[in-house]
Amino acid sequence: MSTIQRLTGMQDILPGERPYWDWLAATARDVALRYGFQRLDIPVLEDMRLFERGVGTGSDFFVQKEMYTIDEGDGQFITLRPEFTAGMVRAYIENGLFNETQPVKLFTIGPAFRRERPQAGRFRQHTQFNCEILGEDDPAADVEVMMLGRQYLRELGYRGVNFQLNSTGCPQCRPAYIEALKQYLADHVDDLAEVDRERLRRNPLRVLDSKEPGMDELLAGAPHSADYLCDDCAAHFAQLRRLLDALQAPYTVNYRLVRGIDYYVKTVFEVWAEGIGAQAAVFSGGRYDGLAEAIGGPPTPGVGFGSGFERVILGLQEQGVEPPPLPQTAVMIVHFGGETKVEAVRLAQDLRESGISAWMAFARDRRSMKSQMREADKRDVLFTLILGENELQNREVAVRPMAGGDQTMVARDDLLEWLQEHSA
RNA sequence: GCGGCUGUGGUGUAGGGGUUAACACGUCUGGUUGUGGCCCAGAAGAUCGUGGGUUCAAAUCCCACCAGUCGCCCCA
Repeated sequence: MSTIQRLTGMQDILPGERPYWDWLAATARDVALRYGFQRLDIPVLEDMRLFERGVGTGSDFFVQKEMYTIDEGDGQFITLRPEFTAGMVRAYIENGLFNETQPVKLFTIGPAFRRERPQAGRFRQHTQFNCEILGEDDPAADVEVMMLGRQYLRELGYRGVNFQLNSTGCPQCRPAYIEALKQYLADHVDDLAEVDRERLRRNPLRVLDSKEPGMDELLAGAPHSADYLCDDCAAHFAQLRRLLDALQAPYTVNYRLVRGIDYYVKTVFEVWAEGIGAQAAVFSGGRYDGLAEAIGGPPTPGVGFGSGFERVILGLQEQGVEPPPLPQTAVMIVHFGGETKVEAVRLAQDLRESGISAWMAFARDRRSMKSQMREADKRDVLFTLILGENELQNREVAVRPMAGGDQTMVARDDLLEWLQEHSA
């Protein structure tokens, strides 16, 4: 019988990697709260139609989205969330958060699922830190989520946070831009690779982030969306840049940065990392003023970002940044079987109930002290507590500091206090 | 969905048609009477990814599949 193994694209997070994960989660939470964001958790499963309307634009396109969908058999289809924004907006509408003081600033952390072929920095289940500002169209809100994301990365010790930034207009001004772009690409169709011709046909904006060779030169002469913005979008973008400049936040206007769906408007931004593979965005977001309506809610402007833990960890590791270590276990209790074992069990319980972390040596039969000491060493504890017949007799415990120093006898009754004093 | 590379004990590797698959690290036990890190000794642990084929003989060659990895597509 073959062993059952992990599903493709899924990951176990082993104890050794835990410090990174805890660190990211704690930092994300701290920073989000400081920026005035409140946590909102949404279900992992949603009605498929949420993503159909909230993400897809056509059936062809939708099928390619590679979501995990379950047929409930009663006509309902439910989907493992492939992203957060649609669900966050759904929750905002469904719970009437538009009745609260606007804007509402929300964050969440959790897994999302996409059925894609895994590669560096891309898994079928990934963990995302997500922040949204709903009910506000002021470019200062765009700046706020960008700064939140930057601060999060900075506090993790991430170096070189530089925004890729673009404005892709709105349903009023974008069509003219797309026409101009299509015209330009059509004029150069002979120089386009097959995949890019296909993109031109299906989603022309996507040609802009083509990885085909020679596209840098070809696209250098292409029209830029920023030059086609309507007055409203242009003013929004101008103020966004002015605010970023005022903060001296480094950014690069990248006219090839796009989002190919209608309700994404105006601002688009990403932060790229080097050395983590082809999936280089550690942080990406933008404005989606049309999304709430698309899923059947009241018109609600929104801006936000998502950032995958896995990629950020890859980036941090690439930069040699290490997380703060988990706290050391305070003690390991070593004993000699018989009555000393009974007392050891009692002592371990005592310590743990008093808030002191403790290991206890397990041994069916009497195990050599050397062996137990070796274990204590491997467990990396602060102190080893030795509980033998003598100690039991005298109601005391031998306390050995594992980092060096003198071993001392401590009365059983004073042990708690002693440890609290010395392990702080 | 497509393509490149990879697949030997927990990890990293060596080997390479001929019968006990090697090494390092790790793990465990012991090195006399109750004491860690170094050192020493020993032990456990691999049907060499799976299935099929070629052969007297396959972990070694061939094919398929699976998995991993990197990339393409897609990227909400």
